[in-house]
Formats: sequence, C-alpha cells, structure tokens
Amino acid sequence: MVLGLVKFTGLSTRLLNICVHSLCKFRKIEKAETLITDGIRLGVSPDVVTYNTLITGYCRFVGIEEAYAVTRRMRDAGIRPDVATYNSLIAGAARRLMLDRVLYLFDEMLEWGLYPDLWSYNTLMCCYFKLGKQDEAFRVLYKDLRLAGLSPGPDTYNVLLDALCKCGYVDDALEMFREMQSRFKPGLMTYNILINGLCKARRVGTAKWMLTELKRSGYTPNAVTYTTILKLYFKTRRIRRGLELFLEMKREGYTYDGYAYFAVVSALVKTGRTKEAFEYMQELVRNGRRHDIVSYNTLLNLYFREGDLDAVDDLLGEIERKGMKADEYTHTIIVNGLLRTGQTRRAEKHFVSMGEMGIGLNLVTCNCLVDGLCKAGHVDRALRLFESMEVKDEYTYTCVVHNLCKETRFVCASKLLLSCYSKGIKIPSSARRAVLSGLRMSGCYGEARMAKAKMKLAQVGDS
DNA sequence: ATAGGGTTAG
Repeated sequence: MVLGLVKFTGLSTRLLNICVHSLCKFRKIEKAETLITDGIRLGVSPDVVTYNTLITGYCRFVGIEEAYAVTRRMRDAGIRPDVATYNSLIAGAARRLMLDRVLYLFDEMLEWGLYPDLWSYNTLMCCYFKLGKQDEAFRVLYKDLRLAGLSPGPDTYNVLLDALCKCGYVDDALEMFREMQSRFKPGLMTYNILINGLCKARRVGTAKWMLTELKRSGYTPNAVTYTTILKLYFKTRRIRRGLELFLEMKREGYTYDGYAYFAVVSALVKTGRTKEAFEYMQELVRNGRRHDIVSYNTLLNLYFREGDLDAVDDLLGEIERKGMKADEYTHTIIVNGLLRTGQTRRAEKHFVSMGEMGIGLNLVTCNCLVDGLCKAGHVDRALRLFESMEVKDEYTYTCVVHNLCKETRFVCASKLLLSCYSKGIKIPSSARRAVLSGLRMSGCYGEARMAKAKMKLAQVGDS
C-alpha cells in the first residue's frame, strides 16, 4: 500500500531497495521476498540493486546455492547480473573459504563479458591469505591486478596489512604501511589493523607509537581501537588498568556494541572473579543486548567455572531451542568444562562426537584434552593423543612438558623441550626451569648440564 | 572484501 502511494513520486524502486536492504540486514529474507513479490504486483519493479541486495542477504544468512539461484531469477526477469552481483557471490564463497567456487565465479563473470574489479581481486587475495596460500595471494597483488589494468587501492592495502599481521609478519606489514603512506592517506581502519597486529605480537612500544600516529593524522580512536588496547592490558595481566579503561570507555559511550564487555568478562573469569563477571553479563542483558553465540559461549564458560552444571544444561538447551549453532568455541568450552569438573569420560565422549558431527579437529580442544587427561592421571592416553596430533603449538608442548615433570619423567620432558627449541616454538621459561630443576633434583646432573648447554645453543641460533 | 568480543599451558 505504501509502495503504491510512493510510486507517483518516482522513488518507488529506490524505496523498495531501501526496505529490502534493511530486511536483509536483519535476516528477514523471506519478508524481503514477500515485499518484492508485493512490489511487482503493485507495479514496482525490482532492479539490479534489489536483486544484488537480496543475494547479499542469502549469502550471509542462507547459503551460496540459494544466493546463486537468485541470479537465474534475475535473468528470467530480464535483468543482467553485474559486477556487484558477482562480487556479492564471490564474497559469500570467500567467507566460507570455498576457493573453487570463487574461481568458478571469476570464470563465469568473464564468460558473461563482465570484468572483475578491484573489489573482486581484493576478495580473492583475502581468500588466498585466509587459506594460507600466500604465494597465490601475492600473485593476485603483483600480477593479476596489473594484467587487469588495475592498481592496489587503500582497501587492498588494508587486506594485505591485516593478513601480514595475522601470519606473524608484523615488520613486513609496517614496511608495506610506509609504502601505502607514499600513495594514500591511511584510514582509521588501517591504524586499527596495525595496532591490533602489534598488540597481538606484544610489540607494545610500537603499538603505542601507532596510536599517536593515528591521532596525529587527525583521527579519533573509536570503539575498535579502545577494545584492542583493552585486550592488550588483559593479556599482559594488567587487570586493574584494563578495568579502569573499560570504565572510561563506558563513560565516553564506547561500549555500545558490547564487544568490550566480553573482553572484561573473560578476563575476570580467568582470574577467578566470577561474581563480578556475572554482574557485567547481567548489565549487558539489561542494556537490551540479545545473546549471540559469543555471548552464550562466555556465559557457558562462566557456569562451568562456577561448577553450576544445572545452569550449563539449561543454557545448552536454550541455545538449541533458539536454533543457534554451537561453534568450535562452544565445543572447546564444553570439553574443557567437563574436564575441569572431573568428568573425563564425558569429555572424551563429547570430543569423539565432535568428530562424528563433522566438526574438524580443533587444536585448542585437543590441547585441553591432552592437559585434562594428564591431570586426571591418564598420562599415557594423553601422550597417545599428543602423538596423533598433526598440528601442535606452544600450548600443546608447554602443558605436556609440565605434566611430564609432575610425573617425574624429566628426561622425557627434557627431550621434548629441546625439540621445541629446534622447531623454533616459544616455550615459557617456567617449563625450562621445571625441567632443569627436576633433572638436578633426581640426580641427573649430566643430563641437566647437557640440556642447559643445548638450550643456550638453540637460543644463540635463534637470534 | 579489510579492524575490536568468546576457548587452552605456566
């Protein structure tokens, strides 16, 4: 009815698009479809923008196949998909890391006489980086773009800088940042990407400098900047400082989206301050925030820490009732929670069922299980799992080294520790101390001397 | 398409 009235102003399709856009944004895809049908009945024709918006919605909330099916409907309606249509589909496929599909869409675009634009290539490069295919990503940057007659834009640099930081090449990112500065004025997002990369790499001094650069460029730190710094405080165990910053953020109105709350709650849970953690969670709900899976995970972890297993069961039921999908964090929290509450068998069973549900093996979950099995006295079972793991990280090694020491298997622990040095895996010095003092205490002075010498050598080789 | 929130060792 409203659309019928507005038709006279000539704005009808634009209004339709605005409505479809906001419906899609809030997951109301079916309502958007109904609106389009009603529009057609009233003589308001959808255009390419309408369909592109719908496709973006399907990609986000439904699936690639369903989104792709819309392109056929477009063609039937006599509307030709454009570059933006394909960019939406490519983005959807890239988000799911479906590289084959991304490449197929590039081909199909060309077949229809459409040329991928900078946005398409940015997405492709990002997808390669996320899959760890750095060579291919750089090929897009240095070759494909040039062949297409395009050159990197500010967004290309943002994708690149973020990917470099996340692969651990923060210095390369900084170098690339300088290159970027010679061509464009970096945006606030660029600074946030670098500050985040520097904080995660614990390059606190450089991160602080980057923050002053951000301000010097005329920007004001936003909620993202603040949350990044907040996380740094918690990671470096400056809990009080972090809480002070959080209160400041609250005063200034930077906590509107709730992200900072979760950082605070998890820091409080880690330090055993579950009561305060609950208060913040309640505050969040009072502020009208609906639970998403992240918020459920935080709450779930909180209940496990409290040992409130009834609350855990209730919450899991609620998650299921709401049709929310448990993710890898949920499963890790469950496995770890069961282990910590002494339910080793149930934890193992849940772990097995994860495999049956087709959830890929998750490193963190494995780490929790290795540690939990050791602590429950099943060291041999833990070691078997440890041997079977294809990917291991510093957490894996640290917990096994410590648990071996607890079992007074110092020689074994020492061998493992030394293998870390040769692999370049950073192990906290507490593990080193545990091994060396253990060896000495059990009278293995020769082994202790030898291990110490080898560690020294490895460290020299490091630098 | 690109930035910040939730899981693990000591």
